[in-house]
Amino acid sequence: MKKSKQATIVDVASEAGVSIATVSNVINRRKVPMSPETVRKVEEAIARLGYRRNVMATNLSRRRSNELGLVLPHFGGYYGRFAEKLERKFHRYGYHLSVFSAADMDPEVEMRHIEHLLQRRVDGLVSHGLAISMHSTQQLVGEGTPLVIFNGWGWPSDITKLAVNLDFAKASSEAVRYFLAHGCRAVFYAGRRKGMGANDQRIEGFLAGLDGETRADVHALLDAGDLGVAGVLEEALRLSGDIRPIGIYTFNDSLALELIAECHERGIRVPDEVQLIGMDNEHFAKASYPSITSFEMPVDLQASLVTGFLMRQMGEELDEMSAELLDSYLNQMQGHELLIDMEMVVRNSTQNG
Amino acid sequence: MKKSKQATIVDVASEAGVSIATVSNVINRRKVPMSPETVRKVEEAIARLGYRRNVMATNLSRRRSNELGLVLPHFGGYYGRFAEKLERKFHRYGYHLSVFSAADMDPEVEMRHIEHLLQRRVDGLVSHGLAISMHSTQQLVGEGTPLVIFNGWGWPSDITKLAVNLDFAKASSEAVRYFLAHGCRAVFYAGRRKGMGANDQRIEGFLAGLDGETRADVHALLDAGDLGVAGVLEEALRLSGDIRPIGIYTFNDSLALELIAECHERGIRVPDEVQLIGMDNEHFAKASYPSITSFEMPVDLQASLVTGFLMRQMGEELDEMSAELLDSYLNQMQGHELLIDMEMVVRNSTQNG
DNA sequence: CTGTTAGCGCGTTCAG
DNA sequence: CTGAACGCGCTAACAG
Repeated sequence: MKKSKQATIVDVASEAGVSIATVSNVINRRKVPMSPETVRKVEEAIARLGYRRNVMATNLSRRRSNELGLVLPHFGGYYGRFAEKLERKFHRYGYHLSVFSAADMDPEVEMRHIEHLLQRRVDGLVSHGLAISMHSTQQLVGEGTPLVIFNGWGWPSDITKLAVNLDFAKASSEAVRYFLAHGCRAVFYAGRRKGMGANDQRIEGFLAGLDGETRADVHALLDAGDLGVAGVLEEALRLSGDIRPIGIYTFNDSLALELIAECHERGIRVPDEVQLIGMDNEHFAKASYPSITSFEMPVDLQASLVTGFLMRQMGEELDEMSAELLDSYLNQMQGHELLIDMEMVVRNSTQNG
Repeated sequence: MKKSKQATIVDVASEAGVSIATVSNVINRRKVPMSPETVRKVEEAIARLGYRRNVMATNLSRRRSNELGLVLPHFGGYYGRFAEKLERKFHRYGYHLSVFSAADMDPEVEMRHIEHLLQRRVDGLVSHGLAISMHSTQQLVGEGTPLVIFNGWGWPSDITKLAVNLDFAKASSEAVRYFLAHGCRAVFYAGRRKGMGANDQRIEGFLAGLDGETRADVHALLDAGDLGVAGVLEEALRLSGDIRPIGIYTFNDSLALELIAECHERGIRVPDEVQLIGMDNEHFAKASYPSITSFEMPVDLQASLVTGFLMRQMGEELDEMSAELLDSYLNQMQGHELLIDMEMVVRNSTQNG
């Protein structure tokens, strides 16, 4: 009650008429034997004073924070869902997760967040592999803090022990083959430079998918950042001459939706003339007109693997299921990059059946 | 270098051959005069050792954290954007913002986050006015921590000094009147119970909008949670008999999009037979087919007002523009709830012109 | 200009 | 079971 500030453990101790050690024992539910009477007195004092433990003091003293940090490109869609999953999973192990957005890949903001997390002495870090350079990350994180990357490619193993990646390349190949198998002799990839590594993976997969038995007469890589959405469509149509239908595989559902809008505008029929496949399986992909064929993001699985690996690296005991799951993936891993398959969800923006 | 742990201020001091006070002065760029030579030595030592300040120790000692917390219903759409804006604005005042999602209104998760923020001794809190009960909040936050609510109605002034709300009621009235002025003699509100306060506001505005010069022959409140999306459409059509067009004002764009999909499914023409107005002006509202008439969320303005008020409450000096803006809103405030107008964006899901 | 020292709130021995 | 004492890393007077 002194100074009308927050009560401390000392206040509680004197209020309950015990020592601070006892209060600490009660708070942390230690195994040391205490009389129920004592426990009750302490708990009452805590309630009466509205005592709330100061985690800064706790962590300082314990020399560990039980806090983890997650850095996202932004909060929207898949990333937000991933964050929520991850938070819940870490919580089961007694860790608290703080989530930060790099505000759509602003390197300065991203840097600030990572620096702050490190200053807060988080026990571990999870980050997308995007905005800031690997060098900066190296500098920042150094040897100290365990770092797991998700959706990042080509990270040296001295900075991260593991990257948990969605297999965009494979999905992209699948998309191309789907187009080829469904009458498209002209196929395009509509990308986003800004997607960086994730964009490169899609390109790689796209090109690989072209090498099947059925071949495309026309194909090209287009970028929505350079050409704009309308520009992408125009260029695709121009390159295709009178080949129909054409297939456009897009960086994400959002871009696919915009292309559909562009088609409506010009009276181009989807999927008769233009077929589209997106990525992310966003909510609107199902409800758009026509609905968008896309790839479902295995958010939960990805979060489980990230959690499992980081927890194990930090010396936590995994439950049997988690351990088994993690190991099965680690076994078939190449380098220190682990790949997760994605499933295509066929809808009406492609010819189906 | 001892124990291969993180270097401390003591390590830096001895490495540089100065006292820890000097190091502290350098780190915090205090106004005390120091020889450039000393500063250089300290900075070199810092770089050499890879020293990074421990904010827990700093905050403990300073008895303030310079940290703020934000609790969101979830990370998606408007909320995520709001969070990013807020983070940037607070940063200008030297505060760091940690954002948490209640995982789509899970009260337990929400509670956990608030409790954790309080244990971290954040200097202030911003929260949506939704999942947890006011009573719990009362308990949790008590007198100690400044709290600003956004989009929350009916909060007692002893727990929050200010609620910064989007004027959903006004927008809803406007939506209804738009329908009436554009030939709809049957109008409906398609809500979401889960929206709670925000849903109530829409209902209130919807009903108020019915009381203009032009009247509706049929109107009703429908809930997508109870009836499902298809159910809402069916019920609206049933109640309307052969009145056409009908107008459906929806809780948000997402629901509007689903209703459009439902219309496509049944061959119902939008906007000829059914007109729709959504809310949030999400990215897909513009690109959907037909595009969705919606209300733009003044995220930046709302974030500015929240920032301004909280900063002032915490004794920070606002710049002139911010102060002026804040005051102009505070002056026309009723109670301690401040209302922000939203602008309707007319698109093709309504008859326009 | 620089060094000393007493806290900040809590965890952790270790003798009682 | 309990209480005293030290340490965590840093800030903030206060001396020098």
